[in-house]
Amino acid sequence: MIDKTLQNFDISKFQANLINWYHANKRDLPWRKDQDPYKVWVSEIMLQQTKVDTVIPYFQRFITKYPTLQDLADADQQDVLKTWEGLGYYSRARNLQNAVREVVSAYGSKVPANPKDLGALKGVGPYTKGAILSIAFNQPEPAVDGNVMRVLSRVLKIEDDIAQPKVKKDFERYTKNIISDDDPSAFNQGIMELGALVCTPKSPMCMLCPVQEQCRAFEDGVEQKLPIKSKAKKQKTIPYVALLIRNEKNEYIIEKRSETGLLANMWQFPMVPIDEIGMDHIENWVDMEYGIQVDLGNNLGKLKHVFSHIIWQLDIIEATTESEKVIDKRVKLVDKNRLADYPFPVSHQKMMKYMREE
DNA sequence: AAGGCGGGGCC
DNA sequence: GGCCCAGCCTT
Repeated sequence: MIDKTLQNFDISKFQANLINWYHANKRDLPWRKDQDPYKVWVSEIMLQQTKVDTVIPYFQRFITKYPTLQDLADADQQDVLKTWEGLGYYSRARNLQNAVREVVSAYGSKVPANPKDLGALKGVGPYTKGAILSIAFNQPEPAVDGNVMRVLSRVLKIEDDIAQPKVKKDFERYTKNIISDDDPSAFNQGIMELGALVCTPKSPMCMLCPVQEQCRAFEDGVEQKLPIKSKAKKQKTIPYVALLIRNEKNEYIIEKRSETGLLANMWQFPMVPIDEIGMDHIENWVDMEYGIQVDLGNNLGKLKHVFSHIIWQLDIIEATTESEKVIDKRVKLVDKNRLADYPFPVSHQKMMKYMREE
């Protein structure tokens, strides 16, 4: 039983061309030095929605710091977030550590090599599950990501909207039918590598493509129009006054964000949602929120920070306080030179550049 | 099915 | 500015 889409598609030739090309052209990446399931796992989590060039230094530092499952399981979550700082999508780090602890306690520190147990781990979805099973355990499981959908939408000339969940399932079905049983690792990585290096979103280099002969989009001259993808809706801008509050000892007020939602468990400088509070009630709000009295100072500048779904517009204002202690568990007065011990989102790292020197 | 969830690099 | 990136989770 085979999909209509795959009729007249030369699967063996596609596999051979792709895999030969991959072995000859694959990049020398740090997570390709061995097949350690733990390292494959870490790399796949980091690579979610993140480019290879961005991941490389993070992967190196992470593995140096946590060489084994046990090391990561034993680590402090704040320490893990600090190591992840700047990489984004911080729930990946929290879920990874939770899942690693699960593997240590429930599976004797062996990454489960079957779809059911592996896919049940926190943060391991359909793609990551297939990637680990194929790359670390050489099992012929599909690993469909954006690259795979782009490459296959062109090769098979599929004009469905790849933003729709059901369409991704179609691609998983196609991949099950065309994946190589001899070298599923090279097959999956080969399609992704092809998507990253040749079959790129814009201006694909079809003249260099090992499967050009099998590509229906190229044959019809429509490769630039594929894949079809519906547009994401625009982000809403939220204005804040962000406060750099210091005392005479050059300590700054920081707070730990909620343990759920945006930037969970990361630290930040106080942010006043100005649409709700109003410019005239900032000191009052700070008193209510943190139990400290402040004097507002100069306006230091503006920062715009773009997320996937919202935009922060930050007005940075300096302030002073005479407090030397705070009560709240999630709020701290921290010496300027110790701020680097805490995980901050990039937006607030940028704020630190506005702090006065002394 | 749709929306929340980061950040950087490209055009 | 918009788009894309080796996606997953929650609702």
